[in-house]
Amino acid sequence: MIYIDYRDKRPIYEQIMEQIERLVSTGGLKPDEQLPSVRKLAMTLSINPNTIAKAYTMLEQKGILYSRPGLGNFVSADLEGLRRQRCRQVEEKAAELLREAEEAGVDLMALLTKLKEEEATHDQGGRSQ
Amino acid sequence: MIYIDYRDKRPIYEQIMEQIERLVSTGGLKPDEQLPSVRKLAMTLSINPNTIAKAYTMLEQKGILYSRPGLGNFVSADLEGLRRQRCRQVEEKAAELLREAEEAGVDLMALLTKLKEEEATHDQGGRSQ
Amino acid sequence: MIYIDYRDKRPIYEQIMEQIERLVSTGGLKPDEQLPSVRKLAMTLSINPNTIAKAYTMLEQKGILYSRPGLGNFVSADLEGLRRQRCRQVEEKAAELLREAEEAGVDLMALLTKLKEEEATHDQGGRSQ
Amino acid sequence: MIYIDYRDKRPIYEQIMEQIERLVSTGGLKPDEQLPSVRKLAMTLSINPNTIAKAYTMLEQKGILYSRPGLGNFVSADLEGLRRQRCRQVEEKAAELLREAEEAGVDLMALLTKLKEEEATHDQGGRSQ
DNA sequence: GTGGTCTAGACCACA
DNA sequence: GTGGTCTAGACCACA
Repeated sequence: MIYIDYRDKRPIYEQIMEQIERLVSTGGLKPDEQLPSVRKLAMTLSINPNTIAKAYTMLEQKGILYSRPGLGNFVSADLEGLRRQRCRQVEEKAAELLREAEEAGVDLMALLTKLKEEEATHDQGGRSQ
Repeated sequence: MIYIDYRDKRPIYEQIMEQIERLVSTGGLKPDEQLPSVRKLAMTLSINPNTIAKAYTMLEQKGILYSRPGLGNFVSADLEGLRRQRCRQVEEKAAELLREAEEAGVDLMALLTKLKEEEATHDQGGRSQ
Repeated sequence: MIYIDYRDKRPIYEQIMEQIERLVSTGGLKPDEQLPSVRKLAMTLSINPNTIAKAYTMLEQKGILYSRPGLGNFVSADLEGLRRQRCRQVEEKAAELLREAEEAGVDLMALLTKLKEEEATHDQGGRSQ
Repeated sequence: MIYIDYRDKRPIYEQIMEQIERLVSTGGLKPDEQLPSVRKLAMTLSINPNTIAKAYTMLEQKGILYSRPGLGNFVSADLEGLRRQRCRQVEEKAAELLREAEEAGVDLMALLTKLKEEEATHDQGGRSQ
């Protein structure tokens, strides 16, 4: 359910955060659903429990999880903030990319159209993934 | 010519690299033009010379600068590599953004069209910046 | 009669303590009245009996309950201690709040007057809740 | 400048956070002012550097500090959020206290007036603190 | 068993 | 020197 890529330059706790955020915002994890315990997930991923605890704590600070000591960690009920946050992120990245594309002399719209077509072709061809 | 933003999350050497790359790719720095010496630029920006040295070394590795020991650092004559690299980067970022936009339920093409229009409107008003 | 809010940051045993104290001080539970047994209340609330036991023990230490081994837990007859304790708590909190309000540059008396008025207005409209 | 009270039930990192927040919101620490380094403060307070790092990281998440790896930790420039946050906190605590005072049968306004008078008397008598 | 805190200590990137 | 990450391991409150 959660994977660590040791070749990834980002810290482990950030990779975990990102994957949980994705699961929550795509509905893979429902509100009030319980997450694997700190110790259990640490065992599964063969990493130190402190690292999991850090990821969970940061997600709690972001309002995505809430923790009940003695009970476990749970998905937060209000996901509106998360959704709005993600949209804003996409907007910011899009604006930045637009600027970079212009500087590099790339027609971004044409590029994206091409990427979308490729994607459609792949989906048509193979059922995989 | 080069500015450092201490509030920026990215390391200083990366900010310097980015600005030099931009100057080179926009023609602000011509092929074979000499860059300020490590010490001089360090003095100007009031930062550690190691930081400038690191930026220059990394730019050399990327083929954007070349160094003549005892003489200084110069803009590379062949900028083809740089251009190709930038295009590849834009492509990668575009693919990633496309994925994220889908997950966030954002219509990326519409968003970009809107951003482009806004930009056009602003340009009409004031030439500068 | 007693509710648990799993979103509440405070431990469950504390929530239970607070509600029983409130019931006692408002007369919802009379002196010498018997409380539900540890097991029964644990069943009703679907929580660990240890948690109920802890709440009852702490309330006994505060002089609010007394336990007759083999018979059950009962509301203490002498509620003077409880009243004095609550008054002291309010005084302490008031002193602390006064300090904080000054630091934050808030006029506490004005704020409280406003809150009281709002409350009065609400009470006028609807009797309930 | 910063003290730890080992009799305090709250964790050390929280005590440190609270004191820095206070210093920032009262102007004892100015925007962009540098804080003592993680290691130095840890030495001064005779605690583990990780604990200081935790306090600083949490304050960064709250937007009160920003950290530049290799340079240090600095007070954030925009303190508006902090101020609004503190006001809201005072309001919430005041509403809660008002409720508790009513339940305990205490006249909160009278109590506060008394506390303020005492305070004024003390200030008049001794210059201290 | 569950999360939270803290220490000791290592290693890394950055300045 | 500066902060960031991670491990190993201890101890605590809570359920």
